[in-house]
Amino acid sequence: MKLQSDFYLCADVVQVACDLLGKLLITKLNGIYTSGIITETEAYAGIADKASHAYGNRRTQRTLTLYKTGGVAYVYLCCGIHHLFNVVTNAENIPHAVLIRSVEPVDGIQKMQKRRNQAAVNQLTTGPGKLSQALGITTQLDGRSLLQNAVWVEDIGCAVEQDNIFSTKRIGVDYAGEDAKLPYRFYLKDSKFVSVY
DNA sequence: CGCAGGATGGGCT
DNA sequence: GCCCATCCTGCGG
Repeated sequence: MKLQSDFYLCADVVQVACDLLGKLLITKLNGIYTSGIITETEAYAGIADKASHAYGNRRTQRTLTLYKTGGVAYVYLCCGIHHLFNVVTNAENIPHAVLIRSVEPVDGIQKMQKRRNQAAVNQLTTGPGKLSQALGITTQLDGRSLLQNAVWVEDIGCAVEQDNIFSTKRIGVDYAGEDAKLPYRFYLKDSKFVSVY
């Protein structure tokens, strides 16, 4: 079942980050269908969060997507090379988002390995840059609705126990002062498909 | 093993 | 200029 807009309109971005664990992230691009179970996420809490691109209500060409109504993709370029995939949440003009950091490969593994230059399966999608490359996600998908058929998320009925979710501080945001310590990174304890333990 | 360095675009000072 | 929500390679021990 494809997640609908009420899922993304939730006012609690931390809740959405947890709820996305165990869901299936899917892309269908040029007829190529690939997917993976979400195993690791991070919440970015908008204008009050120093680690967020939208901190201080910053609006640039790049960040405009964050201000859209929840339920679209926010894809941006990191370090000039890596395309990082986020889910925009909450109401219009509240720039909250969840970064997908890792998935467990499910469908189209050979297609993903081709895109990733034949990376081993346990290295295929464990990291935000890696999973975007494997799933074919680029900034071309920035702003795309998650209710359409290019990139979307499905509930596949895989229940996640609360005590199977670990939280830590977010990766690579040490510049964000006190906000760097927030426990906004979530991952499945029993998954081998996580970027950093 | 671990770690330094390079690739390289957007956005801020 | 310089710093980044990264990843891969190659080097030394």
